Amino acid sequence: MTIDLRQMRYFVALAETLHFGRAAERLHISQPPLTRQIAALERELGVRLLERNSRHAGLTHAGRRFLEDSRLAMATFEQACRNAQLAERGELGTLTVGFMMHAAHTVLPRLTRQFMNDHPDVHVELREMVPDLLPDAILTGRFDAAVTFDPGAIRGLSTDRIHEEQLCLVAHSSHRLAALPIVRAEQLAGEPLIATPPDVAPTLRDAILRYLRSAGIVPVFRLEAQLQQTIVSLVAENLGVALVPASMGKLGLSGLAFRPLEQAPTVAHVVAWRDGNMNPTLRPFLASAGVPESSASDS
Amino acid sequence: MTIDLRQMRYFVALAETLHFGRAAERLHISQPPLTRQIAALERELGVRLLERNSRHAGLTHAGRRFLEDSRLAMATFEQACRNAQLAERGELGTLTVGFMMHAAHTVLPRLTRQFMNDHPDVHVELREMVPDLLPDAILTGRFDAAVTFDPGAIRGLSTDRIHEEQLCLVAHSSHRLAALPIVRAEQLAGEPLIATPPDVAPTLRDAILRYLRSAGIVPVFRLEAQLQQTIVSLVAENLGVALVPASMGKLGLSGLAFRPLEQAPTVAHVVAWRDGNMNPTLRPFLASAGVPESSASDS
DNA sequence: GCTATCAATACCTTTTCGGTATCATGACGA
DNA sequence: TCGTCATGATACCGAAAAGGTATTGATAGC
Repeated sequence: MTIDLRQMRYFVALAETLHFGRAAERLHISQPPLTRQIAALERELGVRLLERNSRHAGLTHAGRRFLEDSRLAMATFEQACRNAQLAERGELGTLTVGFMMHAAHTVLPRLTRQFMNDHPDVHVELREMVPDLLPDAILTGRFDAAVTFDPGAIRGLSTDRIHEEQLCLVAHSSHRLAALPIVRAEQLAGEPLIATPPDVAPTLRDAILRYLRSAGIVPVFRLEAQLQQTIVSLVAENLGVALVPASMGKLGLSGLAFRPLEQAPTVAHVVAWRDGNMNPTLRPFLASAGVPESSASDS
Repeated sequence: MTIDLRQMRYFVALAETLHFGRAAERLHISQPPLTRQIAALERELGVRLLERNSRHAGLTHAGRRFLEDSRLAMATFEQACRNAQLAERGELGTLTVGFMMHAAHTVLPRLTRQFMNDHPDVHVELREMVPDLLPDAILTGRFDAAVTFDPGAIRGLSTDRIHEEQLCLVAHSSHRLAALPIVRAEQLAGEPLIATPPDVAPTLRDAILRYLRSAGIVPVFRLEAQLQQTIVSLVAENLGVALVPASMGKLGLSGLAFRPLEQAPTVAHVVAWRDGNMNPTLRPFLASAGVPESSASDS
C-alpha cells in the first residue's frame, strides 16, 4: 500500500466537516489537492468512503469505520513520536537498580520514592545483591545503578557518596558491654566479633579493622555472615558482639543493646554507575539521588 | 510534525538489520535515500535513534522504544485499512435487527446462529418489539432488518417470506374441545377467544377472522394481549381458547391441549428491510436468511 | 600506513504534491 | 423552464520531495 498518513489526516478532516472546501481550509491547502488525495485514498484502499451528492457528502459505513480507526492510528503514531522524545529525556523507560540489603533500611526507600514521584513513567526494577557483586553487575550492564558501601576506585565505575553513618556496638542486653553508656575501642579487646567476610563488604570490614587496630587490638572473628540483619540476629542469640551501622538499631529487635563508640568510624553509602551508561533514565535518577551534575556528566 | 509512515517503515527496517546497506536493499531503495530519511526522522523528532560508529550502528534507548512503538503504530494503521475493506464487504460492522417476540421461538435463533457463524466480526444487536411498530423502526433507520409477521406492502419496505406455519387451537386440558383430535371452525362457535389486538398484529388477527367467518362464525374476543406467550398463559388459566401459531406448542406448558384445525390458516414470518439501506452487513444477513439475491439487490 | 567497509554528501532525475483556473453537475429560485 | 449558485472534479503548471549514481569521509583491522 502507498497509503499515507497525510491522506488519513485529510480524510479525518473531511469526515469531520463533510465539505471539501471547508476541510481543505482547515488543512491549509486548496480544495483540488484534497479531492485528489481522497480519490487516491479510496482507489488505493479499494473502498468507497464517501457518498458524494454534489450537494453535500456523507460517510459510508466503511467510511465511518475508517474514521474511527484512523483516529486511533494517528493517535498511536503521535504517541510513538512523543514517547521517543520522553525516552530520550529519561522521562520514560526502564531503570534497573541493584542495592545491598542494608540500603533497604537507610537511603533506598526515600531515594526510590523521590525518583518515582518525579518520573512517574519510568519503570524501576530493584534487585537485591551482596555488595561485592554489585560493581561487576554494573560494569557488565546488568544494572544501571547501584546503592552500596563505597567499593573504592574501580576503572570505568563512577560513584558518589549519598549517605554516611557511624558504626556502633551491638551486644546482647545481658552482655557486660551493654551496661556502658559509651564504648571505647580498648574495651572490645578479646571480645569475639561477628562480621561480614572480608570479600563481601571490604570497606565495612576495613573500617572495623582500622578502628580496632588503632587501639592496638587484634580482632577475633569467630562467626561471619553476609547481611547486617543476620549479624544482628546472631548477636541477639548472644553468639558474640558486632560493630554495625547505627541504622541497624532502628529495626527494634528486643534483647539487644546498641551503644555508641568513642571516635566511632563511619561507613558511607554510594550510588555507583558505569561510565558511559547511555540509559537516559540514569541521569534523572542520579539527580534524584543528589549527585552533582558535574560528577554525573563527566563520567 | 512532517514525520511520515515511510520514515517509520524505513526506521524499522534499519533497526532490524542495523545496517544501512542491507536495510536499503530490503526496502528496494539505495542506501543514500535511506540515510537521508533517517537523518530527517531524527531531526524532526529531535531524538537520536541510532548510535553510528561508522563500523556498525546500534539503537539508542530512545530508538529501542521508538522501534516498539513504531511497530504498533504501523500495525494499527494497517488494521485501519484492512477494517475499511472488511466493513465495505459487510464482514465487519454492526447490524441491528428488530423482531417480534414470537420469532424468538421460530426462526430467530437459527437465523442468528447462522449469520454469526458466517460473519464472526459483525456485531449483532437484537431488539424485541411488538410487530406493528417494526416497519416504522426500519423505515426510520433505527433497525437494519426485522423479523415479523408479513406487514403487507409498504412503500420503501422490502420483505421476503422466510417461515410459514399453521395456526392451531390451544385450550385448557379440561376444555371440551381438548377431547377432539382435530377441530373444525364451526366447533368454535360462541367460544370466547383470546387474541392480539387488531393493531398489534393485523395479519395474524385477519387470518383468524377470515377463518372463522368462512365458517359463518362471528368471533367473540373478550380478552386481548400483545404476545402469543401471554395468550397461551391466559389459556392455561382457562380464561378462554385461542388460535395461535403451531410453534407455540413447543413451549411445553402443562395443562394445555394444542389441536390441529381443519383447513388450518397459515401465517408467515418475513424478513423486512428498508429499500436503499446501505449498511453492508445487511446483504450478508439477507443471504443468511435465504433471501434470493435478486429481491435483496433490486430494492 | 594501507585497505576494506560503510555511512554521509553532492548532484542530478523523477515523482509527487499543491496551486490556479476552469469545467461539470445538480439544487434552488424567479 | 431556465438561469444562477454551490460544490466537487479536471487540466495544467510550478515547487517540493524522493530516489538514483558517483563520490567522499571515517574508521576498524591487517
